[in-house]
Amino acid sequence: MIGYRIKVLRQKRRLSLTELADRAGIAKSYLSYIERNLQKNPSIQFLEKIALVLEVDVETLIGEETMVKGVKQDLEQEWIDLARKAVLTGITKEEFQEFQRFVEYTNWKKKHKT
Amino acid sequence: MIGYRIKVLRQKRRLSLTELADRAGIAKSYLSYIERNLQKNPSIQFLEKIALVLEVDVETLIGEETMVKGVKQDLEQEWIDLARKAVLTGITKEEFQEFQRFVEYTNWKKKHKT
DNA sequence: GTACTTTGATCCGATAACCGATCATCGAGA
DNA sequence: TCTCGATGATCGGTTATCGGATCAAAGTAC
Repeated sequence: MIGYRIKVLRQKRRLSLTELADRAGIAKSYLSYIERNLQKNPSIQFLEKIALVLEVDVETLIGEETMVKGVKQDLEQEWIDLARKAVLTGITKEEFQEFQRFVEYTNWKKKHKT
Repeated sequence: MIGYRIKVLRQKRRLSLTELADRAGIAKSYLSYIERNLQKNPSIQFLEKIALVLEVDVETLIGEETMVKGVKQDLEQEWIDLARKAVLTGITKEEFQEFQRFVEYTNWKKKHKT
């Protein structure tokens, strides 16, 4: 639930509800209702304000659980963070794909060890 | 702008505005206003309904351009796809992190070649 | 040709989103 | 001890969201 995610992130950042609301330029009363999931349909602009202060993207707040044709499309946030970090480090897509092929090969090898 | 993105994706899927609205269970009048950016603050649930029909995640609709302390936080969709593929292939985070350290080491080596 | 259907745009209103003010409680400082 | 400020929760009101109805134009079938 979106409210819970906001609350956890806020606490992770050591922000009070009041502080987050002030910084985001939103009403703390509404934020309180959202965090407790008493209100569940905030607007995109409201969420963007919060995301900005919490230094995450909106997707993180709403949860990556979009279903596409019954197939779960969520990608664990940790993987996204890893990819992001990789980009900042300077890894190219080619290097990554090379690595992926290597792992596939390794797995294949494991499988055919007998 | 969010409305433009929705429109483009909808046309890509060969859906009429009416059809998308019907499938998403939303009012086509509001969708029309949104697509033309006459209204710019839809709710998260409204967007999730659209995203589901268009088979994208909400982030795609709103644009991955969240700025975090002046640093662009968008992550190229291709990288996300690579990460996703990696997960399906069975790569563990530990393996990936190992690889990352290796690349960092390689880059460091390159740098200190002289 | 006419009749019907579909499209996206326009209009108006109900209601939930979101606000500011207030409240009860707690903690810190004098 | 008392006072003040901060916290998160509660309350009532404004207004923008989002809905349904309608419209004008285009397309299709007979």
